[in-house]
Amino acid sequence: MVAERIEGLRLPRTQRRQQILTAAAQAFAETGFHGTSLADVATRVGVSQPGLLHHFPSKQALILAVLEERDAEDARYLDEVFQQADPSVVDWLVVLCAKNAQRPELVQLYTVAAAESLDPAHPAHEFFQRRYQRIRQVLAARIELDQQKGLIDPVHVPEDLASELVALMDGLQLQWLMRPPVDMCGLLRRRLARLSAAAGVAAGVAAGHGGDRSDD
Amino acid sequence: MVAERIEGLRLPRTQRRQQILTAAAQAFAETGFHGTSLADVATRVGVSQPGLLHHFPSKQALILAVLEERDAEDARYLDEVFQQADPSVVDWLVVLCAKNAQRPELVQLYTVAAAESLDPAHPAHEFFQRRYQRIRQVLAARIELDQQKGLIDPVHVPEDLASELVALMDGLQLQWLMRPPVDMCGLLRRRLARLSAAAGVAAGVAAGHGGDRSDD
DNA sequence: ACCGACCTACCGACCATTCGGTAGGCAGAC
DNA sequence: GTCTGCCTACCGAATGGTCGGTAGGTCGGT
Repeated sequence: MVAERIEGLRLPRTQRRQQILTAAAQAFAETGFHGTSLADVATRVGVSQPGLLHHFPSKQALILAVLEERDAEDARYLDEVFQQADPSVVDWLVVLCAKNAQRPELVQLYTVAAAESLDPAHPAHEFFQRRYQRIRQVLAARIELDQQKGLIDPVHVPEDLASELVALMDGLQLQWLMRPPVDMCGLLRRRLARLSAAAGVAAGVAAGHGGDRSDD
Repeated sequence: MVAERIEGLRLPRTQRRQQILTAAAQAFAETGFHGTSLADVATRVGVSQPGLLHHFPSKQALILAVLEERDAEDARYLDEVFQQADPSVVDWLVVLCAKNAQRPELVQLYTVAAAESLDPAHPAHEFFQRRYQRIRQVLAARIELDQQKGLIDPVHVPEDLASELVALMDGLQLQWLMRPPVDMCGLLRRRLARLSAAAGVAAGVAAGHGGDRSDD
């Protein structure tokens, strides 16, 4: 009795896990943690609900795996783009924004999950607390370096500017995900350009530079 | 935490509705739309679940009523503060931020609901689309007026600056709601101060002014 | 007498998770 | 080669609980 090959395909562990993570990312982005059921994710993948739990022990473990996976992927991408060179804050954020503009579902996943995670009982509560602390810290350090290089006006307190830029990116992402979408990367670039201009540097990035492309 | 349940107490319609709206706002802020059950809200108020549905016909109607109520309350407050005078954008946003700093649950409600509402199937999807359009429009108009008065650098495109400021406030709110919280109003004020300074106006709002209090 | 606030009882659907199993594939013994 | 034992991928059924919503009644204030 040969089993019919409709959807009952057996896959190696890593491959199936990857499938599940992708499907789960989409589902959690659309309807959030509480609004997404394991059955939702399972049917997207073409697996039974217990089949899903064979790979991730619980719903909480699943969403944490999704978030950590995506963070790691981002880090890998940025490392790859900037190899051993250490980029300016402006370049760094512009590249990140351009990358984000190509994957709205991922941006939505983080927007929704970050907001949901404000609840101390949310599985990703600590994850996002740590994440924002880390991001602000890293960004502040880069800002300080750029200030020493004369790329950013030394009037700014690095930690404060870091918070502001993170806030701006988050807020722009939210509006970019809505209809009508705002020109996320364009607006970010124009804001960043003023940071360079204020430092009195004849930088290549000018405010409202004609050649700037807007994102999809 | 939970309103004490006085057995068999019957309240007039408007009063009970108000109680329910308050409790629902808290619940939706903490766990979002999908994460909140009608039973949660009902027990907070001290009413049975069908008792709640006697006042609001469905969960969807409840969250919409909560959001619209709070928007109307905000509008009433701003009208009251600024009476017939029409304030500058900077004053307007600073007052709004100061008010928000006193009610984190409400800020969280909007942060969470706005993110959730990105899902087209969310009951507040259209509500937030319209809301953001309206806010940007109103803010852009005020910015244009301030530019004519010389309060804001005319380099800025009003619509773009409106998007940026809304994004900044949203993003700062998110970080302010997390631990450790950022100095939401302080950071906003410092950003706004630069708008005035760039216009060459000796405004009353100075960046990092010593008397500025941080929030809550 | 009746309106409206609110109750108990209940429905059908869905929830995450558990359990007990089945089948494919691979390793080594014969 | 093929038998055997075991690991892994996965399923069907059922767990106990919660979900939003409905039906029909009770009871107090006017």
